[in-house]
Amino acid sequence: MKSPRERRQLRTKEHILTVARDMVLQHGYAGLSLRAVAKAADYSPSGLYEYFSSKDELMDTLSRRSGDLLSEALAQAAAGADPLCDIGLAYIAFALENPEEFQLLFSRTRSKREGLDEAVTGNNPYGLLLGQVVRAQERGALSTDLAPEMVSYALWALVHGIATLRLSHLSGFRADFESVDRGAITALLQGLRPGVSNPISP
Amino acid sequence: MKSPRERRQLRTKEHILTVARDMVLQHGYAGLSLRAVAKAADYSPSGLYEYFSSKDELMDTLSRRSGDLLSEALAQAAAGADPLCDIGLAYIAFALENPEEFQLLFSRTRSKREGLDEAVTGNNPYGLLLGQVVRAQERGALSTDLAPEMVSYALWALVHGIATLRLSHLSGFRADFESVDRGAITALLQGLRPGVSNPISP
DNA sequence: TGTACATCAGTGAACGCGCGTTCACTGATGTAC
DNA sequence: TGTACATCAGTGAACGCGCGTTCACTGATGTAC
Repeated sequence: MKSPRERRQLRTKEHILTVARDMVLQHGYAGLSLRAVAKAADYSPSGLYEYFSSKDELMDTLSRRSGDLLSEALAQAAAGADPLCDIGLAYIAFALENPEEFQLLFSRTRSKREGLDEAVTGNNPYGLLLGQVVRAQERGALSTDLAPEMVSYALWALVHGIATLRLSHLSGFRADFESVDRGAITALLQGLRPGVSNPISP
Repeated sequence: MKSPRERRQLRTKEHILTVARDMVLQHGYAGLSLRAVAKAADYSPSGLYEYFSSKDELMDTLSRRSGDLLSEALAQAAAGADPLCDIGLAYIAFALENPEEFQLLFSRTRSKREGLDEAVTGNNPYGLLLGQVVRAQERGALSTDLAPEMVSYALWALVHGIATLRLSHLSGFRADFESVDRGAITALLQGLRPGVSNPISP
C-alpha cells in the first residue's frame, strides 16, 4: 500500500503520538491499548518499545501534551477584558470540547507541588490563573485581604466542578448552561470583592 | 473451614454486595472483577449469576447504594445551623473519606432528569440541596431573584470540583484545606446574597 | 569501487495473565402420593 | 414412613478474548579499510 518512502516519513515518535491521541479522542483514554496504537500506526506491537519504554510512558506523554493544550487555551482567554471569568469559561469549554483529553489529563497528572511553600512552576494552567488573580487584586477587582492562592483554588474548583459534572453526571441534561456558568463564576468573584466581608482568612 | 450452617447464612445477595463493596474500597472500582468477588464471597465465578445477570448489574447496585450513603450524610448535615455551607462541607468530606465509592457513584450514575422541566425526584443529593436553597431564600439568606436550581447547581459544582481536585490532582498537596473550603463556599454564598447585584439572571 | 563488519530499527512469535460469560452437570432439598 | 420425581442453587471446565511485555531474530543501512 504505502511506498517505502512514505512509510519512512511516517515512522516518527510524533506520528505515533498523533495516532495515539486520535485513538484516545475516539475510544476514550481508559480503553487505549498499545497493540491498537501499534496497528493504527503501522507497527508491530513490540515496535513501539523503540520509542516508549512502556505504555505508561506513552500515556504520560499524551497527558502532558493535553496539559499544554489546556494552558494554551487559557492563555488566550486571559488576554480578554475580563480575564478571570474568561479563563474559567475557557476551562469549561476546553473540557467539553476535548472530554477525553481532559480526563486523560486529570486521571494521570498529579500536582508536582506538595505545599504552598513550594514555588508555582512555569506556564501551567494553575500558574496562569494565579497570575491573573494577583493582577485582579492590583487593579482592585478582588480584595487584597485574600491570599491569591486561595482565590485561585476556589475559582479553579468551581470551574473544574462544572466541567466534570457536565462531562459525567449531567451529560444528557439540557439547559442553558452557558449563562448559568458565567453567573456562577461571577457570583463567586463578587463574593471575593473588596467590601464584601472576607470569607477566607489569610 | 466453614460449617454448612455458617455457609448457608452467608449465601445471600446482601453478603455478596458487602464483599464487593469492600473490594471496591480496597482495590478501587476500576479493578473490580467478578471472579475476585466470587472468590472472596466463597462462590465459584459462575455462582454469582444466580444473583446478578451481569457484572454491570452488580456495579449498578453498588453505585446506587453509594448514592444512598451520600444522601444520608448530606441529610444529616442539613440539620445544622448553616445548612448550605454544611451540606457542601459534608459532600467534600464524604468524597475524601470514601473516595472509591464517590468515584464509583459518579462514574456510573447519570442524572435521570434531562431538563429543568422535569421534576426533581425524591431523596437524592441534589434534591436535598435544592430544598435547602429554597429554604435559605425564604429566610432571606439568598436573593430571591435567583432561580433555586441555578444556585444549587453553582454550589454543587463548587464542592464537586473541590472534591474531585483533592482526590486526583491535589492528592499529595498538603494545606489547610478545611478553612479554605469553608471560605470558598461562603464566598460563593455571599455573592448570591440579596443586595449583591445578581449575577445569575433567571 | 568493493568487501567485511557493526549498528540498530523493527518483527513475529510466544509468555503468562485475567477477564466476563456460558453450559452441561450435580447433589441437596422440597413435594406428591 | 417410604419412594419417585421435580426443583433449583451452585459448580467446574471451557470458550474466546485482549492485554503489556520479552526476546531471539532479521534485514536494511552506515562505516572502515
